[in-house]
Amino acid sequence: MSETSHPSESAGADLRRAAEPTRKFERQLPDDRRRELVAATIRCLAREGHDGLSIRRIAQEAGVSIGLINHHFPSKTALVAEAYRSLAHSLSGVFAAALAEAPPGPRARLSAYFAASFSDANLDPDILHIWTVFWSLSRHQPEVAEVHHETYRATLELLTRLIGDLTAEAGLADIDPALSAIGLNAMLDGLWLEWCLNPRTFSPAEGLRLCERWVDQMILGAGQPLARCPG
Amino acid sequence: MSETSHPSESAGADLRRAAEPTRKFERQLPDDRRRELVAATIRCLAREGHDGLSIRRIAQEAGVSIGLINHHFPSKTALVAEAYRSLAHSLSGVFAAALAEAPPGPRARLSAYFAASFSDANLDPDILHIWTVFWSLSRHQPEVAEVHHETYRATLELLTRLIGDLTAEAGLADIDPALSAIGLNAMLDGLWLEWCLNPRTFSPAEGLRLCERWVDQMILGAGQPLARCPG
DNA sequence: CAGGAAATTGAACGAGCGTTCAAATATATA
DNA sequence: TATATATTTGAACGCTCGTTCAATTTCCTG
Repeated sequence: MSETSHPSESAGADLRRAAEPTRKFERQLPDDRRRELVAATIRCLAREGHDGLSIRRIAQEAGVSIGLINHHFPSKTALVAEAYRSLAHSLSGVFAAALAEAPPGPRARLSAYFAASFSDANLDPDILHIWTVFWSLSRHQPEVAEVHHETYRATLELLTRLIGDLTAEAGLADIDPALSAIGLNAMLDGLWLEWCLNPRTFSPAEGLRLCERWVDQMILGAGQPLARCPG
Repeated sequence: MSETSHPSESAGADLRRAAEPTRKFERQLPDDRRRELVAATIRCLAREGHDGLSIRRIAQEAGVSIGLINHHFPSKTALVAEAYRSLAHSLSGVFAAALAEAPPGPRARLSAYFAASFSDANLDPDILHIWTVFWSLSRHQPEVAEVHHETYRATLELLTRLIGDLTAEAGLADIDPALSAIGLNAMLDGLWLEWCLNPRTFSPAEGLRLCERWVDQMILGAGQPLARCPG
């Protein structure tokens, strides 16, 4: 709000008087303003990490004054939790869209999930950067931790359903879909984490291959004691 | 250094004069003092996360004055990087010790590695807490990122060797130990991460089982196209 | 025991932090 | 057009931050 303010794009209606004082600010519906502030929070987090998580920088990023944030959010923590929720929701949308366009059949749907995992929308160091800040906050801020638990549970439920469909189709009764989902999700998270921390260690294609192989071997190995396989 | 100072434990030598002024501080060799400051940094990080990463709190935790840290470290960043290195080294010691006591044979050594991964020394939310702070810093502090890369590379080399030994012993030529190590390490990291963020989702024993199964199925599935296996 | 090197102290500085709140402003409504 | 209401502003408060540096203190050396 300092020198390069751009308070409104609707300049046309103001031309009726040349000397008319420009509007100092524009009122918005609380819901819209809240969304704007959350988006600005995520941008600041992506750009500056923990250092960006400051009322002053977020206000500047959103083009509003310092005091406005505490008018719409009771505290900084509440704003952060809302930003966490928002980012998690937006990312889950990426996966939902990928699954919606996937060919039928549980195996193909899993592949679509993997492809979304290793897409540019997900493999973004900025996003890991944001996530690590949320994680580090979740330790002492129950409101933030709660968001993580919701998010993780939803992801596990989705993966459990995908694996359950696959094992049901293949008639594999001795696989526990819930536990397998935990393992598969762990590998996805770990690959995502390490790739974001150092993209040169392996390629997205290699990560994808590891996940596909994980599923194939889960099917292959089911119900077969080690000794029974020929070789 | 405020009220409850405990500058020295060698009180015996001071008894020769009752009114002798107590020593205000104790000089130490730079290396010892540096180690002390690094240890205090890790304790602060474990207790308070990002908030604990402050010169003042670390100085208080170490029982020294504010100015001493910048006498031994050129900047806060350098201290943090050194703490990262120290913690990584200490954790790698846990794994080295586990492998040193492992029964012979590559498969048993992998199991020993897993056991160390899911031991109390490693499954500690405090440690994840510290790690997330390091990760979030590594984005904009090359000195910290460099430590991560060293650490990750060393871990991968160890796992690659373990898997290489296993596949060599089993005569499995079509497994790439380096890529497999990346996948296995990712699952280990992911399980560790999620357990620390929410220990109620799965038990360490279940995590262990997932890793053991991962290796068994890697062996089982090697060299065998899906269709060739009976069933 | 005296002298000097260096480890240690702690006040000070300028900056940024989250939050508060009275005043200013925009907009819907009468 | 006038009024009421709620959004928005921005100064102010009390605090913590990392770093600097002159002064103090310890302890080794001669």
